Amino acid sequence: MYTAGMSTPDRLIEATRELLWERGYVGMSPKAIQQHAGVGQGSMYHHFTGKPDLALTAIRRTADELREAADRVLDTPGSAYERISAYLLRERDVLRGCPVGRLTMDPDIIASDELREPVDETIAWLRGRLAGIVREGVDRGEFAPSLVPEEIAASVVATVQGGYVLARASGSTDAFDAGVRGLLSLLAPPA
Amino acid sequence: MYTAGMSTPDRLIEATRELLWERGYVGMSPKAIQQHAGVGQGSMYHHFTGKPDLALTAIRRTADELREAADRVLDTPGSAYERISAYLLRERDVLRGCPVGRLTMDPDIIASDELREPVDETIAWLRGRLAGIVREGVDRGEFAPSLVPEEIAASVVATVQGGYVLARASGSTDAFDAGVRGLLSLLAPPA
DNA sequence: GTCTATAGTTGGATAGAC
DNA sequence: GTCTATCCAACTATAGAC
Repeated sequence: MYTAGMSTPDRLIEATRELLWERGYVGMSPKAIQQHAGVGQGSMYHHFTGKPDLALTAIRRTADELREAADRVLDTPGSAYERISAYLLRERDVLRGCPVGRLTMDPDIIASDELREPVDETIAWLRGRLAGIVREGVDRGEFAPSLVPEEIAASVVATVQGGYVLARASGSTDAFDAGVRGLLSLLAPPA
Repeated sequence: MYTAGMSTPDRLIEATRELLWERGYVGMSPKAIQQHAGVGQGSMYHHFTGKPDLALTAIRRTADELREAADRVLDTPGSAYERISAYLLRERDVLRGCPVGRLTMDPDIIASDELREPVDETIAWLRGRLAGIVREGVDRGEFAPSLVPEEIAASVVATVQGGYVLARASGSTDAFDAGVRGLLSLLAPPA
């Protein structure tokens, strides 16, 4: 991670984001954060009250980035199918998993309403965003009127989140791609 | 957990299965295992070489159970859609997540080929099993011939695994159910 | 703001008595 | 087979000097 030129708090936040992604909250120690950030113990506890404080700040930043990245592919012209397809096919670090979704499997995150909140909010936002696009597709006659936008949106997000699981289990990105293609083949408007 | 009447190794294995499900590998300590099993330190290290040994045994048992449970709903008469539907709708402890899939988010599991192996094998088996059913559906004309069985199977498994993520993020099972219904609505043969 | 020192707790395991 | 004692490292801070 390139942290030169960053302020000490930023170096700590970036190190925490990396470690949360790589090892999760329970698998991440303050010492590891300090070492990755190249920052001493005293500095960390000067700028943050402790591990939960730093984690919350890091999670919020990651959540903001994820939203912006999703909006970049969703907020485009094109048919509903094209926009959903663009979301599903966007570049991802598949074997690392989702930096937000992975946190749902962390017991200490789930046990804390404060730490879970930005995770919940991000995924809820994404589901709503996709549901709106599906609804547009239905309204325009692009999708069958029987489709329930909120359900299709949940399927899309779940396919991505589950795709990470399949990929990490097998150690290959193939399973992720297969799941996405499967869903797209079901969603594809009749040619 | 009811462990009365079980042998000491079995009590340890069951306690480990619970803790792996609840807290993951990195979040589970030998001391916690002993306490949950009601077994002393000496006993644990007498029967198992350490935490990895015990975890491997526990994961294998959980994987076996998951396979049997899946086979019970898949190995039935009925159309391909009905069998896949039965799998997707089978009872689950949604907010606890998948006891096998959750392990893919555990860094120490993924870092160890030995611990990852039963996880990989179980999910690969499930994908293959579902792909076979989809293939039958295609062969019988129940599904569109354009569907790729392996891809649909991956979508089905991913929807379930991702459904757990959505549910745990929101703290409610609703999102899981929505994802499943969405996928089923896309998969449903024309009425 | 940053550093080093200190401290109590837990993690993960070994040794040896019984 | 099980128990207690012991061990060293790591975890998660706090204290106080600079």
